[in-house]
Amino acid sequence: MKELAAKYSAAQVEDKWYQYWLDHKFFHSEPNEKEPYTIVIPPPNVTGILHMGHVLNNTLNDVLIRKARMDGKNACWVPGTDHASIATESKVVAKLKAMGISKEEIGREEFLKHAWEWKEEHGGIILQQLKKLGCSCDWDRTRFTMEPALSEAVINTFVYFYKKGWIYKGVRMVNWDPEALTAVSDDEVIHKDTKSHFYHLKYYISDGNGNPTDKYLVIATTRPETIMADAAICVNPKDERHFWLKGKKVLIPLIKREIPVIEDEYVEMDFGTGCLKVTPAHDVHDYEIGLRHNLPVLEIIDDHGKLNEKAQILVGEDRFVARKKIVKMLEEAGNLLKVEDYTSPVGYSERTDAVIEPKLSAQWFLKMETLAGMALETVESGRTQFIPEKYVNTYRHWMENARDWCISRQLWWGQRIPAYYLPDGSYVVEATPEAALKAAQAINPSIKASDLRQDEDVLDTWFSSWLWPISVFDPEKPGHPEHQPNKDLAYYYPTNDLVTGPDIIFFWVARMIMAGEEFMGKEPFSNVYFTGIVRDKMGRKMSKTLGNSPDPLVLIEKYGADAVRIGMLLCSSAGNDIFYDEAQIQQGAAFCNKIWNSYRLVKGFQVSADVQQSPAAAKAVEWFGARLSETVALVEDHYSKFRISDALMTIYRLFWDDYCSWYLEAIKPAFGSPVDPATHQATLGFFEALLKLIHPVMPFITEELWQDIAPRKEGETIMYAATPKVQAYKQEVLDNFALAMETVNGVRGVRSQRNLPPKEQLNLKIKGAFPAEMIPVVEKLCNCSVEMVSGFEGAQGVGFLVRTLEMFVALDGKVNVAEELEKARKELQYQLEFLENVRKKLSNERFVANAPAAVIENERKKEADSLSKIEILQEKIKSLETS
RNA sequence: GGGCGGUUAGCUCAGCUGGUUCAGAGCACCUGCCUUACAAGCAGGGGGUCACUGGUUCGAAUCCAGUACCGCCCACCA
Repeated sequence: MKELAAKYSAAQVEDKWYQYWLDHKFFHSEPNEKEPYTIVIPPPNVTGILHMGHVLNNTLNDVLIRKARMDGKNACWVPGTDHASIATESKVVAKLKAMGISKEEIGREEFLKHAWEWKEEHGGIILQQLKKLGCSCDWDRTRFTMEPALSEAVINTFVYFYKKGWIYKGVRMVNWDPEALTAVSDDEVIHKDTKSHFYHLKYYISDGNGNPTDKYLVIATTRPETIMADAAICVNPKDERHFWLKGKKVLIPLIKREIPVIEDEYVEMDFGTGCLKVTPAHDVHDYEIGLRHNLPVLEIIDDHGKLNEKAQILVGEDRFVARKKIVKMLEEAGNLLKVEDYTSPVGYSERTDAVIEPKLSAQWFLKMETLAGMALETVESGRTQFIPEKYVNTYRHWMENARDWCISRQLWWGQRIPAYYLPDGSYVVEATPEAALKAAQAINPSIKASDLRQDEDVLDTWFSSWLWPISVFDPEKPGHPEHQPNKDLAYYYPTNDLVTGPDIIFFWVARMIMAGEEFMGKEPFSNVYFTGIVRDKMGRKMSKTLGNSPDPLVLIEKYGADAVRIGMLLCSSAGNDIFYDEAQIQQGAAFCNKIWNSYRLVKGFQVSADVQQSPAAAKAVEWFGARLSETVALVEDHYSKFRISDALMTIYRLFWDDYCSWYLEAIKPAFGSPVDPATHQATLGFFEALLKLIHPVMPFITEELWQDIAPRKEGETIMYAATPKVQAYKQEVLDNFALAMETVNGVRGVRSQRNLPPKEQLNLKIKGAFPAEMIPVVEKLCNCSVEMVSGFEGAQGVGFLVRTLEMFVALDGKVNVAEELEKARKELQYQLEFLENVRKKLSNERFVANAPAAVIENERKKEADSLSKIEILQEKIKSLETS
């Protein structure tokens, strides 16, 4: 880099340095004697593409990893992808559908071929995109949840839990997604208030022979298409209105099937009509009532959400079409009493947005009781901390009410459940077909391999990703608690921090903790940092349909990855939603440019050993050194509390305000003059420290400049440069410089108010104890000559106060006495009130008696300062009045 | 319905165990500057009854109670 352009161009440097880092394997980690710092990536969907949520999450991860690396730890960030069974399978199904192929038609094996093809084609794109963002993942360790070793781990854990008795097969009411044709877990159902109707239907009382009498009861339902599956009408036993129904039978409208009236406390008397139609096959609560009262279960809706033959009428119609049609039929038959508008919560599938159909089916479950208890303890004991803490409450609530986990999915893309059915319907659970055959033969010696039929279902994706922090290092371990952890697992586990969104706190975070406790006897990570959801600046979620989701790669191309990273971090305090605005990225780009140009200035300095260091430069060097240390301590504190945006803002201001606006202006030689070697060296040292400080956030520009500020050898990198350490400094240095800064601000204020051109040198008179060594700094920074005086007699100009020092800018003939007087009187008025307040406090006996000494001491100082200011102001007013 | 969190400047947020001259930051805004690193810049400036009402305290943005509104999670009354 010979000449620096006036503007920083990210495009030209980012790819170059990423390749350099890759070439030198700087991201790669192997166990060694250093302290490990480990993060496992929240694996994105293998066929997904990068969105703003990923940008936020992975930027945070990368900042933590790069920081740890510079702190001298052996940092390892394990990347990888998730097979995402439902999401991926539905994409493949859609692709095949477009080709006119259905999944059932081609069968499991053929379908999986297509799925793998799809994975090969689209898989891992997102990892390439993370490289563009600058993520320093250990790519040699890239994992995929469905790669053979990790799939084996999944199967082994299934067998392990089965043999432990925690996995069982049961017929349960599950959330059926009629579009994806699979059961989904409770957590994958989103309840949305949905407008519908409340249909009031008459059910006539039977005369006992299946014929209607003229008496009837009224039920209210939102799902009239399910009446054919009714098994009973239920009323509350305490409901006097319905005592007459006791023991009666009623006829289902249209089909005239006879069903009993039963009593159950579940029915709310003041809701609807107080009569509930019980449809065990198509409603969770009804199913439970059915169990209590031994009611038959009649399923009339098939897997696709269509009515089947058992419905007798409307056979083959979609449930929503059937609803419309049956209403008409009921009306014609005289069973429809009235229709009300009604809004009720309806469950929708998270993936397909189809209305969930409660459906009875055989599913595999994992018992949660013990696992949830362990996982709750991990967090309650503080072994794993949540940031922000508020999520502990949510977590506790869930853990205390955890239901058994439905782990089977009626899909093909995923790990197939290792249960093998014998011809008689019994089954064995083993990790391999061979072992299954052996086990089956133990039951029945004549069984051949071809007699066994493996369960058709696959496992929930989370049943593989919950092993992630373990399986990425040692896939042998999960499922084999007795197995000695391999070298990697022993070294890297437990990982340190996990950065993820709160939406998967139960899906993933909780379950990783369970798996960690179960298989490792140890929590999988020490801290979980929950990011917010990225929204647009109007607060709407990013979505494809709204078109408000920018493509991160386009942004990176336009502004550079460093700018994008800063833009995301600037507005992201933990746990708060992020309101994304491109302006923030522009701010990031502006900061890159600022850094760039501050280096251009220093690089352009001519250095001459013949030049003596100016007093102003000497003071500035001393000050910035102290200021740097002070700020580094603050930054470290922010990092330790995961206040990443605060850490960034602190560095941002150190760089922009302190370094550029104050320090560089103070040491800058006059135009055309060279700078002395001491100042030059110090400045480069400071600049390097700043680059190192900001490197975790802005990896590219910092590498680019770091490589230029001194001769570097091939293989050297800022990535492994040590984070600047706090050096001892004198508080006095900071205080004195701060006083000089306030003085400069005062003079600049006068200049601005009076519209005095910057080039016009001013004369500043200071009365009071101003540190002499700061005079050159003031003179340099506001183009003035400073004169220490004992009074301002006869001088014309504008006065101002800096703390308790009176200052005066001489301005012959340019002063409006009346204005000055007005200003001074206002100031005096303020000070008098201030003094009054302070004295009120000090004269309050209880305050003096109760407040800590330091607080009282401070009040006394306020009083003294105020008094001297008042004195100065009064004098000033007097002299103005007489002039 | 149950639980949790929030409400501070136009916007996004900080303000840790009540007490520094405490009401802050960044952005946005206004004024003046193309000052030889940077106009993606420099210098200066305005702007808030800390949601509301009470309470505790010598002292409250900060603690407590209630109210209003917002958000999230859980449950789901057919």
